[in-house]
Amino acid sequence: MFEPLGYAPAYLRVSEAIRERILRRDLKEGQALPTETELARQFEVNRSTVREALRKLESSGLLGRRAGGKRLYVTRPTRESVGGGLSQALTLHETRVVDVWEALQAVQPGIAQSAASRRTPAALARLAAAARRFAGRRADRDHAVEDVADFFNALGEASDNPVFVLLNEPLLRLLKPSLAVIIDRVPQARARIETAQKHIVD
Amino acid sequence: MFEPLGYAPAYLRVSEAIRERILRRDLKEGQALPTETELARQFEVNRSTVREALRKLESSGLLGRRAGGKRLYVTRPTRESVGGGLSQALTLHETRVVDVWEALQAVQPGIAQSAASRRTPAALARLAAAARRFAGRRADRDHAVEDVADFFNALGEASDNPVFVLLNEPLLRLLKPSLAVIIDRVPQARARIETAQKHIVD
DNA sequence: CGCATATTATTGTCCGACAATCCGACAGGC
DNA sequence: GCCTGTCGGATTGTCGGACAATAATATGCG
Repeated sequence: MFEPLGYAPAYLRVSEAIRERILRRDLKEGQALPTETELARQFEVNRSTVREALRKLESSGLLGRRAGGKRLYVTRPTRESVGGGLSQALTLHETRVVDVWEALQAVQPGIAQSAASRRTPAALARLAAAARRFAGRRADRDHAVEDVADFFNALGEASDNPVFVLLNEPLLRLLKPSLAVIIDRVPQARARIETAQKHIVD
Repeated sequence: MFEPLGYAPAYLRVSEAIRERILRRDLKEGQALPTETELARQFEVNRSTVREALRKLESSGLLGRRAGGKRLYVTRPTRESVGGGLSQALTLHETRVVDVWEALQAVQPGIAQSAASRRTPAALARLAAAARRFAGRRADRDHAVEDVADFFNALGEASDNPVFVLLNEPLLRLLKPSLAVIIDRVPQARARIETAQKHIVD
């Protein structure tokens, strides 16, 4: 009959307030956040409370720290931070490697199409270079995996669509360990990947 | 020439420690976390420090609270929490609606294929029902958007691949507001979506 | 055994404190 | 003129303790 009336602890309200300001571009990227004491003063809460709010934003990638720096800056989530969260979620959802592989297979043609329709010489060169690197390095197992990842990333960036770039990351991250095993164990894997890459480049 | 030597504040080390235990299924889903005081005792840090660590895990969706509850439980990131993070990242990456649309277009055929190869009568029925609901409700703008989302979600679940399910969510979330506008403004949008859905169902 | 009630435990928030260290300014030497 | 060393202030990380509100649990009663 009645909705539970929403109560939110202060640390949540603070973090929401800051998050909104960031999303509405009110706090711009690269800008330094006010100091904790100052935030505490403005929100009229204790510094401990502010700190809890900051930790939340920090872990969603909206706030970051410059290397060796002390103060917090507004950042946008990097590919890595988004990828980390997503791949973490996928591992907890009992995602099998075949699922990841299937997803990558399913998505790549679409990405390739976008990339093709929007290609630039530079992007194409980078893509071809990645393919050549993979094909050229027959011996080294770990580098081969990196080369495959590079190829996918180059493709994503060639599509000039941030969605594809961001989606690629977590899938690759999950795939990498198994891909290494596959390349070692399945003799024809290399050749198949090579032709697939050539096909996409063409 | 030299790597920066890694120092991690205590609240980070604590949160990492707990996160690891969760990812390695040492702390199982649904299990209640020890109390803050107990964690502080075990890690030999102050409760405030533990709380900062908990806020981080909370916002990455690894810890949650039962409705109206006080203690924290181990949870796995829901579709919503993952989607929220991703769509937030996308908005900050200046993603335009066309990008989202393009991505959805590119991904759906692949999903449809997986779903088809693995279809069950129940999933197929659900998919068809969603398509019928959309086709049947010509007047209502907001419900139409929901129906489209339902169709995509049904398709994702029919594929029985958690990757697709998780990827769908953030894209839909970003698309929804604009989709409403499009349906209002572009007369042939409805018809196009209808035939696309029918095509996929077939 | 089910339900109302009293106890306890736990969280949310506050305060104050202090060491470490980053930052900016400033002076001195090559 | 630029690099280095020094210094004071500002800021963060961490701590200890405190207390109100309330969820969780035990207790008693019909």
